[in-house]
Amino acid sequence: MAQDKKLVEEITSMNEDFTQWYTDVIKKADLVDYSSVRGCMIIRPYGYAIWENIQKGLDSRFKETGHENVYMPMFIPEGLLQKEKDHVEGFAPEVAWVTHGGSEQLAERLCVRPTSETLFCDHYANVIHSWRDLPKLYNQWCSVVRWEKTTRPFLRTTEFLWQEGHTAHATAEQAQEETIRMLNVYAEFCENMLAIPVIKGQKTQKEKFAGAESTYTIEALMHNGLALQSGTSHNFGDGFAKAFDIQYTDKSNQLQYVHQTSWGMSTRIIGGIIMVHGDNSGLVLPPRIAPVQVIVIPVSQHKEGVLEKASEICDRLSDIVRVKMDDSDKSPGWKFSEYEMKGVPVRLEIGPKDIEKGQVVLVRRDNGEKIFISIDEIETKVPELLNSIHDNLLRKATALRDEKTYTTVDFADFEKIVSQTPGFIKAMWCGELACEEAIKEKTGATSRCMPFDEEAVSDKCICCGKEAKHLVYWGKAY
RNA sequence: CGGGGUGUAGCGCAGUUGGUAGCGCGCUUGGUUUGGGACCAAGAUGCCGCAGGUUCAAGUCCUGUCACUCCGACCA
Repeated sequence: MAQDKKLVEEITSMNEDFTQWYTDVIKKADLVDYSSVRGCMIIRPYGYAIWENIQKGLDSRFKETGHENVYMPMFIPEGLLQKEKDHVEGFAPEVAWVTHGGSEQLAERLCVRPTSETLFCDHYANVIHSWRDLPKLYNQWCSVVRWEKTTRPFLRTTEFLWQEGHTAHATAEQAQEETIRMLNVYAEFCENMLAIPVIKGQKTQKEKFAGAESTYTIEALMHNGLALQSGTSHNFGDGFAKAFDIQYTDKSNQLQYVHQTSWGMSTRIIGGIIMVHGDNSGLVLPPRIAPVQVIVIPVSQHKEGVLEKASEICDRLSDIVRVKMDDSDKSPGWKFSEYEMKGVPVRLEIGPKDIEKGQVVLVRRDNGEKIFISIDEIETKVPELLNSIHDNLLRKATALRDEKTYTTVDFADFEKIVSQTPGFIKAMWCGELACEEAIKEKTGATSRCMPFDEEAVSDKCICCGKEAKHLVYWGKAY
């Protein structure tokens, strides 16, 4: 079957209208439903199952790097939120407030957490006294609320699910190490579990987190050339420690401020998965987080022995992969389309003809290839195929990103790329806020990050022509 | 927060100069089918977003309001 042939009519083509395509995919794949609460989405079982797999993958990585899970309250007293000046200024415009308990007005308003720095800091001030209490390596899984004006499922919703790691360390060096360690965890996770290649780098002063000393990011590129900030890791230095008075006594009996970090990844990454791997037939899920890795479709299931054989295959596979059988009375063709839209990596067909030959048909979601294998080989071939699909998705995504990554030293050229062929643009920058703002003003592109592997593509700033300090990845972003 | 669009059956929509609501899909039941969204038959489903107003009469006209959605400025 020709790969570019549209199999599912209900889904708008990507190149026709990318935004509509995204909305169609999310709806047709049963990932979310709109809710009766403005800007909030209902994550349906299939969408939530993806999130659960992401959670499992990240959580085990956090545990391996020594972190413990905790849970903080969802409310923050106004006074607590206001302790760190930059932080409160950054979040104030999008905070939701609780003013009443029942019918009683509260003496102090409570903010619904937009992030939990202040709560962690307040707690740390209470529990950290000695160098023996450090480091504190905490993480929490929760939802946060940010009163956004424009919302889109997964990419930006009023309430969203995430994890936020918060750590406290004895020294600045240890905090910096932690910041980079967790950024690397995110990057590794994206590539090995989600098949999404990312650019690792540092945010500019303008783009960094409110209250942070420095912010690091992984940036992914979507099919339409827009960038998606997919995970961030912040080094707070001792700024929060000073605001919240988090001190410990060191080995030489001196009082010291702790150095802190925080890092987070959210359900937004699901939007990334959709927009990196999806195609005109719908969702394409990376096998390692797909809720269903193999869908078994019996053909002519009313015929003697077909369902029995299909169930047997399903049982045999269920020990090694996430497998499901669809024995509903829909037609096979309907089922093929359904699981294509849902992005199930492998379809396994079994019908009378196959049983006769002792084989099954495997069809890859990523490239449509049909493979006939002997029933005896399913336990070895199916996992192999899933790995091969993962590799192919990562390879394709990397190729697409590289194809949409441009280098330029000329401002007019820069403008042309942003407006005509959006993607990552590598260009030099003098380090001045004025230039960053001018570029945004004139082109719509923002600085995504200063990559760790810096190259000098020129010695002059793309904007002002003065001496360049950094290579920056620029791009339009979600 | 500005600009546009849409609210009628579960979903997608039609509804003429105002006259008391329809189509497709889906759903239910029965039967025939089954290798790329099958077919036939019989059913069920409506506070026409909400609130006012005009009128003998409002899905339709007027006013207001709310929600959703898309496009721009701020944000994971």
